[in-house]
Amino acid sequence: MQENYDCVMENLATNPLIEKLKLLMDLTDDEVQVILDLSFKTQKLPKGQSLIPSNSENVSLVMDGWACRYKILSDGRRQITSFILPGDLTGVRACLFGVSDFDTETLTDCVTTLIDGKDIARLFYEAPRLAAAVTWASAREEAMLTEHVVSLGRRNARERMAHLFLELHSRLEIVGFVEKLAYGMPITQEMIADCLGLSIVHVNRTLKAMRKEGLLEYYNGYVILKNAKKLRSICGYDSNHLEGTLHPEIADYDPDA
Amino acid sequence: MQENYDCVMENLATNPLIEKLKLLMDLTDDEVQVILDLSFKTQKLPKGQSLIPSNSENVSLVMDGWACRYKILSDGRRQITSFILPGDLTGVRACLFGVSDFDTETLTDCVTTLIDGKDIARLFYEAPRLAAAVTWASAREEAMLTEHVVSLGRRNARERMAHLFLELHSRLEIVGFVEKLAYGMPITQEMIADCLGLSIVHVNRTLKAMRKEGLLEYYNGYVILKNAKKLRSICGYDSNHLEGTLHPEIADYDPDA
DNA sequence: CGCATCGTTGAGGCTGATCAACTCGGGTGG
DNA sequence: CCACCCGAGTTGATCAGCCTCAACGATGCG
Repeated sequence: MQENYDCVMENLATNPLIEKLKLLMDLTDDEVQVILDLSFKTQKLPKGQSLIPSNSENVSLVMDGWACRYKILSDGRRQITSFILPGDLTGVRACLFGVSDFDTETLTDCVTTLIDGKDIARLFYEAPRLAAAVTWASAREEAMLTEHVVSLGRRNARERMAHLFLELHSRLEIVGFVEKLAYGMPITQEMIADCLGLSIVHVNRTLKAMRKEGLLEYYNGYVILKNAKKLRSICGYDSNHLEGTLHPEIADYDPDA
Repeated sequence: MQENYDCVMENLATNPLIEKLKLLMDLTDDEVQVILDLSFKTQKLPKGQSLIPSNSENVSLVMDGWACRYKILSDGRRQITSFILPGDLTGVRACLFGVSDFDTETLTDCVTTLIDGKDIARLFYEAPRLAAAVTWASAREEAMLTEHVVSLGRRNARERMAHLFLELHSRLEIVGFVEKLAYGMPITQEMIADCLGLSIVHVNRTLKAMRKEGLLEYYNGYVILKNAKKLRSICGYDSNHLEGTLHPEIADYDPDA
């Protein structure tokens, strides 16, 4: 974590995460540089902080650590709507459209870089491909939320957990935070429960059962998918929803066409 | 329905729905015209059809009728992830990013106009404000999905139904499909069940209980919110997530700033 | 050492699912 | 014209998945 942070501070451009993002969003070196130039502050946030202060006009790119978006109902029930992982851009909706109906919180210490919302907005005029990349990130978020709705609406506890662990693996793999079928998941069972709409107790029991069946290991903030194939068949997992590339009409725009 | 359809065919520009959308997204007459010019086909779709054929490169703007996005699991369980109402733009993600992981289906006869995905993509270069409007629509969808996640994860049947009916009222009100606290909801209880992650039977019973308490009427495809205030307090409803306007930096871009 | 946080386990209860049967209205074909 | 069927809604009875309450173990930290 610490060395990662230093690396971020010293030279964003050579950060391995940035390299991954470049590939993922099909950006040129110049375009990456535009983003890096816009980033005006790289900071280390302790666990338990808001990723983006409410009323902030900034967008936050997470470089390291886990965070989440959540809503708390009036009686205290909490629903985590999404986990925010390295490489994720948060706060776009809030700053582009002036609505922030959800809170964010760091679940671990995090390294983030901030970009002024105004600058993101100006991308629509000054860097169409980057504006499209922002839209792409937002559409990807939408796809994950849609899958989340399916899980909460029609999958049982076991299927929900299988889906969550597989999706996290896919997401972390893309940004290089995975070792084969294992990855760090530094959050409590309570967070999992609040994400999957279950009680802590039931998460614990389901986890135990899955462990017993040799489906996965989960301890010390570390996940090992022992039987990924079976996990996929349990919940019908398909990583399609995380895929997708820019339409060629955007990627290779030809004004004369 | 029929006269609405004729009206659409004869002159999109004077269609009351288009007027509402103009206000909603803060578009100029010229910008609306750009969209209307791009629309190459207005059609009437019978109930039970796919709104956008898979592999289609088109985006669909619904002018009249109800549709939904859904996913069917391997064993037949179905989850409706969102209802698509007049004024909604569907298929943006599919055509901009080449991923279509969800199906759509018309729940009633629908009137839609089609726009070539390529043209939407080109907006990023040729009409930044319209590209931002498309992003805005996508962000709004994301906000609704987020609320849906909260409902399915942490609200009980009664609260989910209250939230659904209130949100539908808000959405339909914006596009002028509401009469005070009443609106047409031409779908079956099965659709409601599949949207809210409940069984048909339980939807029916919950509805009965809410009717008995004087919270709402629901019959013949018509909803009347008898006690909107109490409904709101039941589920903590807040229409904020449907609000939001373009960042001034986009709305009133000044290249010299 | 004491306290807090997280994980684990048992017992019992409730929300909502499942199964099954019946009603009602509308369409359809004999 | 009527018998029939079909889809949608309604209701009862039973069942199960998950929740709640409660207690206890393990670990880390001041």
